[in-house]
Amino acid sequence: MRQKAVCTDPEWTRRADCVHCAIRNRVLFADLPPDELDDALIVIDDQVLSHNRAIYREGEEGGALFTIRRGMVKLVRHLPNGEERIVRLLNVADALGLEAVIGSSYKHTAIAVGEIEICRIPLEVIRALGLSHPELSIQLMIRWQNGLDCADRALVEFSTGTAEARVARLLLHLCAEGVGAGCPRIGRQDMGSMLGITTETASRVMADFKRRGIVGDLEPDGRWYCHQEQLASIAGQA
Amino acid sequence: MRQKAVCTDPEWTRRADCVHCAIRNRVLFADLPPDELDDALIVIDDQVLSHNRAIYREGEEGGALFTIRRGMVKLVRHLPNGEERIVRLLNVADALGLEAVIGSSYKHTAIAVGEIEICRIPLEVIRALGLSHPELSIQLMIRWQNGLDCADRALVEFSTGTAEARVARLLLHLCAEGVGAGCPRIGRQDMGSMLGITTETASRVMADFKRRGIVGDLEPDGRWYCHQEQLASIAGQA
DNA sequence: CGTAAATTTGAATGGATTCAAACGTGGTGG
DNA sequence: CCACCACGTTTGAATCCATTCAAATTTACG
Repeated sequence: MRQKAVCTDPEWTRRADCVHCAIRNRVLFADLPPDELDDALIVIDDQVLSHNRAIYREGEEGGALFTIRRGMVKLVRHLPNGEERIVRLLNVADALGLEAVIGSSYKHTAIAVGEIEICRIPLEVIRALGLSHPELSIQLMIRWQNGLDCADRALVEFSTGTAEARVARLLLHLCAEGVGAGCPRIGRQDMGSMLGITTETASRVMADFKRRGIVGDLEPDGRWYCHQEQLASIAGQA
Repeated sequence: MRQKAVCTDPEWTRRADCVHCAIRNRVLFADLPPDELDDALIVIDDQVLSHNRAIYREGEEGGALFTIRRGMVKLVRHLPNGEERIVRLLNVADALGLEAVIGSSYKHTAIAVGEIEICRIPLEVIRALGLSHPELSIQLMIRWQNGLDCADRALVEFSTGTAEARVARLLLHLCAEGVGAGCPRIGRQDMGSMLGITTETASRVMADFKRRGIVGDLEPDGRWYCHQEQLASIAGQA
């Protein structure tokens, strides 16, 4: 019988169970037959990370790629002068570390925003499956294109126009991406780093939005309520 | 004997000759055996476009991807309010329109910056070659990753810091990318649209650089001379 | 050679930054 | 349990940088 190795690293909470994964049809292995998947399974790990923990760091040799099962991840890149900029925010079912597939080292530092759960997929799995399954290549390409869309968006929506418009667009984006009602909270520092504005400016705009009743705290689950129509109108200008 | 179809579209200047292509080892088909390539060749076209001509437009259905053989191409995306932003500048050997491969419509409008020469590679070629040649998939992935690097760079280097620093970084980028000495000239409008600043600001910064002798006209071939050390020092701050 | 387009320059305005300080909040240790 | 510290957020005031609008000037092109 096929063996399912016990996870040896105490940091990994449990082995992944891809075949029964709740988001299976949204992830990399969507097109693969279950039994092939089971073969690969023995080396795929599932991990829970707490807020601000790094998944990998810029420049590290990429031995694996990852899929987000729960929570959000920020991809950060550093400028020569030391200041950092958030390049992208990733959500459930997004993949990260794709550059590993083409033998490149990681291009960003990936950090958990809030508690997250991720699957770690070693390169060997991709290599082994990839040769016999062109579908996997397609899925990888779709992820790459997704990353590109995201990056272009960051440029066009989050780095253009007034601070107000940028914050509004970011909130709308979070509303749309985030599962469930409202939008996940995000620190002023991260906001600024995403939008190319200072923490203080981000704070000022958010404080102003709250005063105007455009956003507000949604107590039970620690999310934000957003008045999407008003945000859309603010996002539209410039 | 294998037939090489005559090009019927008068706009296409001549059929591509991939096997003897000067940049063959830098492009998509680098890893393919020459004879396979010859089979594919019959549907690959080679085209010369003049300044400001569009290769494809945002939202169009993607029937082909392209490789740049000569010149530069800008990828443009439009904001809801009508203003446009340059997302990326592409150079010789870069690929564009990759999104076509996964069946997506084009995400940008691609426009020639100066006179360019490109190869148009219909999707069918990729599909036909792709199944039997995983190497091509790898090459495609490398292009995608390249695009991502480019996009991230646009965000981190070209949309962060003072106008001076941004212009300096753009000039350095052009110096590095552009073939030969100096850097290709670029309009103030395009500069602004790439850096997220106004045309006037771009002009002011460039005029100032010229007065300080950091950049200057290189008469013979219509390029710019750049004092790279000084530019690097300016680019470093903020 | 004349017109359109791109570039340069000026002056006034406005928005974001900077630097500083106050405020609230969560966690730690006494 | 409370005091205390660290950290993120909020707010203020002055400054600075980029924008805006306008006009002059140069360049490109038919």
